[in-house]
Amino acid sequence: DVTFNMVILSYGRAGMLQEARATFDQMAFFKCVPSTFTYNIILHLLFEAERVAAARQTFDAMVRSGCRPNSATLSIVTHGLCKAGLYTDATLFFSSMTAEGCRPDAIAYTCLINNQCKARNLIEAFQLKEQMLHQGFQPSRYTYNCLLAGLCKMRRMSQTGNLLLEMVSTGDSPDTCTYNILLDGFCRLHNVNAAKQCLQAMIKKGCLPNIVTYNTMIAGLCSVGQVGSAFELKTTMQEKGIAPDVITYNTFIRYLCKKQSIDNAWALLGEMLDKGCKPSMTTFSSLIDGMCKAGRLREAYGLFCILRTKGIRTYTSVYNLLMAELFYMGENRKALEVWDEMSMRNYQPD
RNA sequence: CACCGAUCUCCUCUU
Repeated sequence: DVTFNMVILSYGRAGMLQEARATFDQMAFFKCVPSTFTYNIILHLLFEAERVAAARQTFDAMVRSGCRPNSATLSIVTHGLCKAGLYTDATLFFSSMTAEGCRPDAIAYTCLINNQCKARNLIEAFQLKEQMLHQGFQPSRYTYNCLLAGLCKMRRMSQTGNLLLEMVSTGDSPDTCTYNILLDGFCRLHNVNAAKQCLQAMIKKGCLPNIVTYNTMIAGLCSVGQVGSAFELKTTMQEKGIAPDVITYNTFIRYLCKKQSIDNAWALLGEMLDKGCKPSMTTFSSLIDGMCKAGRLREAYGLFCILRTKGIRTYTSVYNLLMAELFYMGENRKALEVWDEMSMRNYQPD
């Protein structure tokens, strides 16, 4: 049975969900009974693949088969529902499970705290931290990072100081992730100077900036119009051996398109392709949107044609915008091509 | 002290 678990887990890690499921289904033929661990792996894979309905069915099957969910199950499902934005469901699941005697551990508590932070229920999140302490579980660095991120997203930077002190008093020092959260908080307040100080502080404390650090700073710099400094930072990260990723490029491309600097954005698309960085739906969405709004409809339509040929899709709103612009300019034939593409992809025109 | 789970950045979703 352990062998099956390891095979299923390996398939999962390799992104081979089909094979993982097939292996799971094969267990019965070998008279192997899936254990709680087996179900946990499958549940995790289904949630990762955003197959929430299938995950729920699997959980029901798990309970029906008499397999007792453990604290990891609690974490996986709470986290999976949270990631799907089903915050209320996650909370309800957690309370119903604990009511049925499933004991949460530190990680499960942290998953629920993260859920409440994402749902903007900071009061509950902080209460849960006290509750987990009361149950004998010390909040971890993860726990504190979740709470800090919650405060930062709500632009309540002033309250991060006390929490940081509390975190340090438990023996956990801030890590790169902690600093990234704070950096992002300052950037969201457009306080680039504080963000820069935070960056200096993290380096001084021996925390190495990673790709997220740079991406956060670049977004912050762009948001206050310091695109020159942002490009300097891109050079710096490359010098340190950190290659810009799709998020770095998307940040620049989106900003440049918003400023109707289409040629520069287009050049960056070229650069990312050259470097083997795969563009995402966001990349093309920013470009087509920017082209339409800059009155460069021919190019927007041209990019649409390229995507159609390559079978690459982007967001519904982009097709709608492009179609509306084409109709507005009397390009009815081209507009109908967009319509056809949307219909083929089962997108809803508005 | 076997095999499973949690936190940060573009976009998405919210606003």
